[in-house]
Parts: sequence; structure tokens; C-alpha cells
Amino acid sequence: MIRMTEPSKITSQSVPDHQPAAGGIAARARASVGPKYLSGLNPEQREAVETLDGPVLVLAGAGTGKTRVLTTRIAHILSQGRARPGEILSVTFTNKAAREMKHRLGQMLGHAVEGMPWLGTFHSIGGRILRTHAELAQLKSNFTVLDVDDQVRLLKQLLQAENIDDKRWPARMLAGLIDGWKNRGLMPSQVPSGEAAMFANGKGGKLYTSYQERLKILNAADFGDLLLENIRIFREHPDILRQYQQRFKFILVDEYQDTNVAQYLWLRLLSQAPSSFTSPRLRGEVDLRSKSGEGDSPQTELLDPDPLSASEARRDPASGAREPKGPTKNICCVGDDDQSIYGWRGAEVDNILRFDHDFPGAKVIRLERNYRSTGHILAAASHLIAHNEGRLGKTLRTEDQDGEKVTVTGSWDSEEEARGIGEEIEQLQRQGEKLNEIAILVRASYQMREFEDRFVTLGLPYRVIGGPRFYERAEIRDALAYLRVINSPADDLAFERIVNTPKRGLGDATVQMLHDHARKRRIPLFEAARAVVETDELKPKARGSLRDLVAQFDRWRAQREVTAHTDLAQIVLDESGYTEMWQKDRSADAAGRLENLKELVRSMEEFENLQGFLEHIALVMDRDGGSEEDAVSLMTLHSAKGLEFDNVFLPGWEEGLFPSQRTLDEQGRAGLEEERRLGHVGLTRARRRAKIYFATNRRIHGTWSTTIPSRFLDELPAANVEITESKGGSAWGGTGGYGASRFDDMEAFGSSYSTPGWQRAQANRNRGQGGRGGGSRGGFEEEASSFSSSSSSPDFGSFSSRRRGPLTIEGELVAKSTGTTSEFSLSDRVFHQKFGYGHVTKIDGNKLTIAFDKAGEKKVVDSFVQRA
DNA sequence: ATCGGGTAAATTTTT
DNA sequence: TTTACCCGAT
Repeated sequence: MIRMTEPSKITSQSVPDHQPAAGGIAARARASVGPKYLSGLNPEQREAVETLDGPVLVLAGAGTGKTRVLTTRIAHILSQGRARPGEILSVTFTNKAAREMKHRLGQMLGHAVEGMPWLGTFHSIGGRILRTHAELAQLKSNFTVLDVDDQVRLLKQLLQAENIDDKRWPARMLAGLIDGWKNRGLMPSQVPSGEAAMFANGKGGKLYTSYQERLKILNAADFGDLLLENIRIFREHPDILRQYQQRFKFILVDEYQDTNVAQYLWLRLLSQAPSSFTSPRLRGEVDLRSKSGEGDSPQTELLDPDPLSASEARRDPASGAREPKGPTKNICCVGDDDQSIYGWRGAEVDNILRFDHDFPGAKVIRLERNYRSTGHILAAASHLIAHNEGRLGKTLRTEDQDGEKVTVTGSWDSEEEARGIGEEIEQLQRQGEKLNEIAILVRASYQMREFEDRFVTLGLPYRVIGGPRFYERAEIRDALAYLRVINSPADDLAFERIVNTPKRGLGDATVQMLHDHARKRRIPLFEAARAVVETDELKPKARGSLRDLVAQFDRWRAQREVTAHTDLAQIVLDESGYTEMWQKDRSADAAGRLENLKELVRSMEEFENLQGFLEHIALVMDRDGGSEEDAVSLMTLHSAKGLEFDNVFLPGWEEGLFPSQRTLDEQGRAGLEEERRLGHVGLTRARRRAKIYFATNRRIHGTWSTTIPSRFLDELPAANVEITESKGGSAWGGTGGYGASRFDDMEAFGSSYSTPGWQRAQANRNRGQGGRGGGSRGGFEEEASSFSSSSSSPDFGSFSSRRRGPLTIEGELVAKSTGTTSEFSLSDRVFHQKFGYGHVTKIDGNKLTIAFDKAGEKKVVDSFVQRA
């Protein structure tokens, strides 16, 4: 493994201290040297943009202008006339990233960007290629892309057919295995026999095979297939591969550290210059291109004579195939090994670590100037990540001021942690910080609940980022299933999904008999249904509703010819009773689901027709655009990648949670390093303030357990970190004379105060100041003092106690003024945005206790509910 | 066929 | 503590 730990030299020439607000003297000076889109780039960025020939790896640390480099590079290629828009392959992982790039390109180039047909995600581009050559994968070009849910359902059926107990061998597990194989580029025949045998006493490989067969029959592909089938086609049809190799003069890859083996292989194949290996005639074309200045860089002559064999053998041991060898084209991969956090999902950090072996002669450019975070934050993040061994090594630096130190705060338990953070946020808000600039980043999503509860109580607006994506939501998949059945009567999975949604009295028994029928006669379920309603095999009731359903679909299909696809969708949703089903639903999210359905119909307008819509929907739809309201963001560390905030809160830095015990158990040292990278990602999200927390007691799955501060805390540099007191603790902890009344109030109000953890905290509080036990707390304080002497600086302490009292009181007053007049009375029927319908069981000023129909009893501030 | 209760299991999740 | 799934009762 290559190690490149020497920091690259940065000359001491002056650079703008902020990312080009375009207009510094230096910027203007450079502007005269090249096209104006190049002005404002620092020397490394500029090199990354201008090094067009041969393989380039841009190691772009957090906040160093990665996207800027990528988009400017495209602009540069175009403006130099090196390629037309359609000759640049530019891949990202997320639709969001692809959109962002399109947007920024548009700004840079004017409106000429619509013609970047090959800028997209791996999957959407793979899907597009696969549709073009679908028949070579035994598919039709209108094949369906299955989501995970469909995938699992299909596998369940296969397990049943094989008489395998799907309790002992869950379909989900098999789906995971198959997905893993596909991520590694393995077709059924290539799966190492040991692994294939792992599942269901040796039936794993066979199941993979029959799963693939089933997919073809259903005219469907899963996400993995979108790339894997590309690879297969490229290997089996060199002429087709050559066609793409010739088309793509330049390849750009975003977030290269997250690529898996399949994506790597796909890129490998595409990135090779069309070579004489397959066709002598091409020789000429290559030479021609060289002459016109579009050939490969001179470095290619120094190539490892057999660049592929080593990596191929390593990555793809089961494959006897060797890719044709040829010179590497102009591929530019941008990434950051220190932000590789998707190893558990198949990403191979090795891809980036071995880049210059895989792409010999590669030029490696490091972007180390960070334009995001202040000094202390950057130093803390850098020191933390420096504990990793498997990295290429970068040293992030900033010319910004040091700013505030990173704080580390201990609390007694996770509730105190949530309270403390809640108060700090209110304080920041008082100081004029926008809630939009505040984020809480957690390791595991179950940590979010406590914050949500707290914020609901405080009436603090928040928004959860992540969670199920738009098209993964049940209502969206249901709606899509209806449309899929209309579009393709052979789509059994879609038919099965909606045959009894809404309830039509067509249960398992009916579906089972349809299956039998379909299998016997080798026809799709839908056709089986059509046949079965003509017989009297079904009970009259089921027969009737099934006949109606078939008739409805026939009608919709007929309407399809004469109705716009958006209208058709609306008609289907209404006539099927699907809309009505949610209208009648009383749960909290019913309204949101109806809204989502509207959004779905609206989004169809962007497509020509139903077919086009269905082809792209699975790949292009993502989470709905966040609302514009000012709110705190709550998300996992994973979903924070790529985002940035002025203020970042990082709770739960405890052994077992972060780093996650499970990752440690399963992945060992590699897992630890990935967790550490996660910490690095978290810290580098912060522009001005990063605040870390740990609790001594945490409730995990309902039971309390004592935890030890995370080892990562010890790895933070003393000089950049400050240890502070938990304010959540001292607020009720009796310092400052005000605590007692506040405490009483809280106790009366919050049910959480009777938990064992709190009781322990209370007992402990009597022993030490502010809830602190006498120092026997996981040994953190001893270690803490070794890296900072500024434990709870007097300044901060007096500041906070001086400010806290009045502030909180003001908060009370504000809250009371809105509700003391008791808008509500006992047993009123109310609706809450998050918890749905319920009735009031208790009133305490503006605070209501409400028994929700679905969410149980909760306490909320009255301004958050409305009369139902 | 559907509802309700009881029980096991429980990160992270770009497509 | 919650949630998803299975089984038994209606």
C-alpha cells in the first residue's frame, strides 16, 4: 500500500484568505494570466483544473473547494475545445451532487449546460447505458428498477419455493449478500464458493442465480445490476465498450473514496483508450487524436506493463477475465480518503489509496487549504484523523483566525445532554445565530428521539434530515406500483404490492392462488387474475373485487392513450380508492402522505410520458426539498457529509456508541478507522463552533447503561479543546438561586424526570456540585486535565450564569403569554404536526398533556397543536 | 380477511 | 423503549 505522508509544499506566496470572493488583488493579478473562470483558484486548485491529460487524483480535504474544482475543470475542458459536452462523462454518487454540479456549471457557462447528457450518478448513467443495450442482458429497454423492498419480496418468494425457513435465513440477509456480491462486481458464477455456501446450507449461490433469472422474467433490474450488467456487456462486447471509450474523452469522478469494486471496474473499462487490442483500425484514430492534442499524456509511456493484472487479481479473484490493456485516458477522480465512511456499504477505501497503482502515471494533487472552518476546529479535526494509519495523508490548513476552541462537555445522562444542548441552542439564538446554521450530528438515528422530544417541549423548530427518501415512502411506492402495472402488466411485484392496497378483501389466500395459476400457465399475475375471475375458484366477494380491479386497469390502460400522464396518475389514485384510504387515515403523517402524492403527480410533469417517468423515477427522485423555515437540523453523521454549518453539536461521544461497538466487532481496526473518519467528517462540518458531548449514562433500547467517554476525545489536541460544564445540568442543578423553582416546574411537567437515570443523577447531585460525582466517572476527568487546563473557565461560567437566568425567565414569559388564557380545555380534540390526533388530558399553563391516538401520551406546548 | 396482542430484535443507508 | 412481525381469535 502506498503511503504518501509528506505534506505537499505550499509556497509562501500570498493567497486570498477566503475562497474567492472574486476581487482580491491576487485574484485580479491571476485573472490576467488565464480565462476568467480560473481566477480566484488557488495554485493547487488551478493545477487540478488545468492538468487535463492522463489520470489525475485530486485529494480534496474537507472544505477545500472540491466541487469548484470539478465544475471549473469541466468548464475548462469545454472552453479549451478539448471536448464537447456529450463527450464528458462526469459521475457523482447522489442526485443532489449531480444537480449541484449542473447548477454551478450553468452559472459558470451560461445556459449551455443542458447538453451535459453524461453528468449524473453512477446508477443513472449505468441505467441509461443498460437501457440502450437491454437485450444483451435479456431485458427490454423499459425494464423496471427494483427498490430494496421489491428485492426482498422477490427473494422471499424464492426462499419459499426452495422450502427454506426464512426465519433462520431471512430474505433481507440474502439481499444484503447479493448486494455485497454485486458491489464487488461478482456475477453468480464468480462468487467464491465459500461465500456462496454460507447462506442456507450452501444454497446461497443457487439462490443468487435463480434471483437473477427471476429478474429477467420480470423484466427488472436492481440497483446493483445497473452497473454489473454494464460491466458484463462491456466485457462480452468489446465493440460496444469501444464505442463508449471513444465517446468519453474525459471522465470525472466525484467522491472517489466511496466507489465500490463494481464502480471501479466500470470506470476502469471506460477509462481506457480504445486500443489496438481489439481493433487495429482504431490505432489510427488514437494517433489522430494524439496529433490534434487530445491524446494521452506522455506519462503513459512509463506505464506499468501490466497495470490491470495485479488489481484485477486482488479485487476479482473469481474472474478469469482480463480487461484489454491499453493506455489510460483522461480520468480525474476527486475524493478524500479521510471522508470515506461508507465502507460498510461496499465502498473500497483501497480504490483511492491505490489510485496511482491502478492508474499508473497518475498525477496526485492535494487540496489542503480549507476555506470553511476556523483554526481550532481544523486543528482538532486534523489531529483526530492523524491517528489513522491507512491514509494518504493531508494536512488541512486555514488562514482564518483560530476562533473558538472545540468544546467537550460531559453530562450525567443523555437527557441532560439533550437539555444542555437545547439551552445552548437557545442561547445561540439569543446571540442572533440562525437556527439554519445549527446542526446536531448523531452517530445513530435512535439518538435523535431525545432531541426531538426536547425540542418539541421547548417549542424549538427543528428538521430531521435523512430518513426514508421520497421514493422509498410507502405511499410513493404504492402509487408507483399502480403506474407500473398500467405500464407493464408483467410487473408481478408491483401488482402484488397493490392488489390489496387499499383493502379489497384480496388477502394472502387469493394472492397465493393467483401465484399458482400464474406459475402453472407461465403467465404474469395480472393475466392470471384475468383468467381466474372467469372461473369460480374464488369466493364471490373476492372474485367480484378482483374482477373490478382487472377492469379498472384495463380502463386505465385505455385512457393512457388519450389522457396526459399526470392526469392519468391522478385518476388512478382517486378511482382506486388510494387517495381516499389516506384521507380516512387518522395518523399524523396521513396529511403529509397526501401531500407527497400530490408532489409525485406534480413531478411527473417533468417527463414526457408515463414510460419516461417510470424509467427515471427510481433513480432520480430523492428526498423532498427542505422547507425554508429557520430550524435546527438534526441528522446522522453520515448524512451530514457534504454539508456545513456555523455551529455543530456532536453528542454521544462514548465508547460503544461512537465508535460504534458493532463496527469495532465486525470490522476491527478498519472499522475503528472508519469511525474516526466519521468523527473527522463531523468536526469539519463546522465553520465556527464545534461542540462535543458525552454522557455517563445512556438509555439504549430502553435500558440504562453506564458508558465510558469515547477514545476519540483523548485523541483531540489539548491546545484546541476546552472542557466545559454541562449547562443542562446546572440549569436545574441549583446554582444561581433560580434553579429550584425551575426545577420544580420541570419536575411537575416532564415525565422524564422520574426515570432511573434521572434519579441517579439527582442522588448524585447531592454529593457534588452541578450533578458531578466526586470524580469516579470513567476516568475522563483525569485524562481531560492532561489535554486542557481550562476546565470550565471562570469567564464562561459567570457569563452563562449571568445570562441564563434572565433568558430562561424570558423564555417562560414568552411561552406563558401565548397560552395562559387556555385556548384548550380538557378532552379537546387536537391535531399535532408530528404526533397526529389526540385529546387533551391535562392542562398546565400553556403546556398540554395529550393522549395521542397513535403516538401515546406526550407533553407539548399548546402553540404546536390545533383544534381538530 | 382482518385485527389485536404477544414477542424478539435493535447502526450508519448516496442508488 | 419502540417497532416489526407472527399467530391466534373474531
